[in-house]
Amino acid sequence: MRTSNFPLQTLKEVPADAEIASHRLMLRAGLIRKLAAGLYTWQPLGLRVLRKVERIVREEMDRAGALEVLMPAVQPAELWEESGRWEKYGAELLRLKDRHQREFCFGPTHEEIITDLARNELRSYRQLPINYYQIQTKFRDEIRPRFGVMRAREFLMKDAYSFHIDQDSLAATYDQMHATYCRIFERCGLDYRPVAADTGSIGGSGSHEFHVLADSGEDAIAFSTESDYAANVELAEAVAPAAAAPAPTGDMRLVDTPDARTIAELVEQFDQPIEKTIKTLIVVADDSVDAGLIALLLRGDHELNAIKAEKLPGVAEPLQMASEEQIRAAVGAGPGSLGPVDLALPMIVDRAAAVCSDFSAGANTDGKHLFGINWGRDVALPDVADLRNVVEGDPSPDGRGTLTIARGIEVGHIFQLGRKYSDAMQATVLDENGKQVTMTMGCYGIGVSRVVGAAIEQHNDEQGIVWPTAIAPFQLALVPMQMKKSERVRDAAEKLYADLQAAGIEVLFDDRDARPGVMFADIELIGIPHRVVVGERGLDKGEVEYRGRRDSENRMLPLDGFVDFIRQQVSEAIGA
RNA sequence: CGGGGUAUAGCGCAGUCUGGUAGCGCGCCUGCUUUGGGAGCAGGAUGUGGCAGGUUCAAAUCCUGUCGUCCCGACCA
Repeated sequence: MRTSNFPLQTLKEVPADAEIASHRLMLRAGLIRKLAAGLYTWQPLGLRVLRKVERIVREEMDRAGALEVLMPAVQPAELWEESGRWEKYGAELLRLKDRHQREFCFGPTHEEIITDLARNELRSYRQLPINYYQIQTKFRDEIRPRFGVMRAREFLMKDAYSFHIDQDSLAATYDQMHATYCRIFERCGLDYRPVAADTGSIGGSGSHEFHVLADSGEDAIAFSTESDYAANVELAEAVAPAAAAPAPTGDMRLVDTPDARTIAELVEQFDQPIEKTIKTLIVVADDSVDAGLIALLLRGDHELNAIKAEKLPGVAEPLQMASEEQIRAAVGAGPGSLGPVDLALPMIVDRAAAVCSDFSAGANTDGKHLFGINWGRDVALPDVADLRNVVEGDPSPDGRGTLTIARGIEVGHIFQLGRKYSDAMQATVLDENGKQVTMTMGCYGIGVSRVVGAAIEQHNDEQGIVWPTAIAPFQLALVPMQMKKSERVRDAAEKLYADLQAAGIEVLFDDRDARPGVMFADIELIGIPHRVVVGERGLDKGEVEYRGRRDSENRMLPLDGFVDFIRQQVSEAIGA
């Protein structure tokens, strides 16, 4: 491809609304342009990258024996009503009406559609297992689209759905998909981790997210230092401390704390160690609790984990913090002065907080705290549960090593669905005894467009994008020096271009009549992994100048063997 | 959904307080000179000032409404 036919729509200045590196660079490099909030046009250069990721995904899914289909993006409401999700999905589901006032939605996912297909097409256990996939545009009306293609409303997704006669078969396909995903992200040149994820209310025995590690990631991931344990912080278990609470060392006393409404203020003003403070969070309870509210007790330096909390018996789902009015009505004191002693509400205490001794907490009277509180002596120990987010240094739940926390971008998610949809939609087959059996399902997603953003997030520098070769829009940039002036340079460049193309190299020939600085800057910005410069200087010695995108120096290489050299570089990088 | 910004040329921005009919940089077009790290000179094009009302002799500027868009929050005692 020649830049004269393939304009580089690069920008020196960035549109002001780009926050993170990938978004900025995608705009500056001209990969995408915004149409509206969360909606982007992929320009030719960006689309080449998207298609490369797509191709890798497709090749690996095919290799795993999955079958490609293409389902409609627009879906009739009836199927969603059947699964119950027309009601439950909420505002993220973009709903439409056709000219006959029939209701549809723009698909955010395709469980209903594939389940409908399966119940119509699959009759016998002999047709199982089967794994369908598609690569298609999805729409989710995100509360707050941001970060360019990372959290767009319209995005490209590979979604797959498998159908099985039993759980064992599902587990086998699930494991295979796990391995396939590893191959895909490996091939894309990404530093990623499979991470145990929330299985939610659906049940089933497994779910993994695949995260690309990057500081700008929206999710926090906990890893073991010693084992391959990895879990989303949302899910990672904070294991119970082995040691029991130490014995009390002093009496409980009531202290006036008029200016301490937060744990931070309490620690600051009264010199209390933060790990010897307990905070009391009041949340709304479900119908089973007469008081209407429940108190959750955590150490002052720990954070409540909302997902863990809303699974507790008695706690309303979704988790909802009580209002100040509700708290005053129930306790007689405001937030900032709450504590477990003489609290007339059901309480649940976090495992770590349950082994605190001589701790301080609110006295349930405005402006007063109790210091030197001890469980058992001053207040009965309530029910104990895991309520908090794990923190760096916590023991790993598998008993090996401690946890470190890193940030990740979720690019894939695999899920053992079980029979949630097949039950709701009566997707059955006949088993070997001629009996009707509800199929068991798995589903497997990859955010194809998000992978592009995540790759940039992980691979960029001052100059711009640094593509992994496997997903780069071009493998090599050919930059001639003063080609308009020098016949010799032109001939050499044209010949090299032809030879490279003949060798199957994806080469971008910068044949613009631009200054060298402009060409170099553009090629670096758009992240082409390899660059060759042809100029009078080198030709005198029969050489060209090579530079890898990550290199800091040029290398002079003989023009003769250059095609072989680059072919080798490329094939090593893409593992072909 | 709550709070806060912002809306002026393709992009980045100034002008708004103190009303007088729009400007800078980059980019774009033409010509000449230039060409090994984002060139120089000369000339040129581009704006219903988000939209709708209102106040005024006069509105980018003041007032009201509205749409878009961005950020923060929706996790805490």
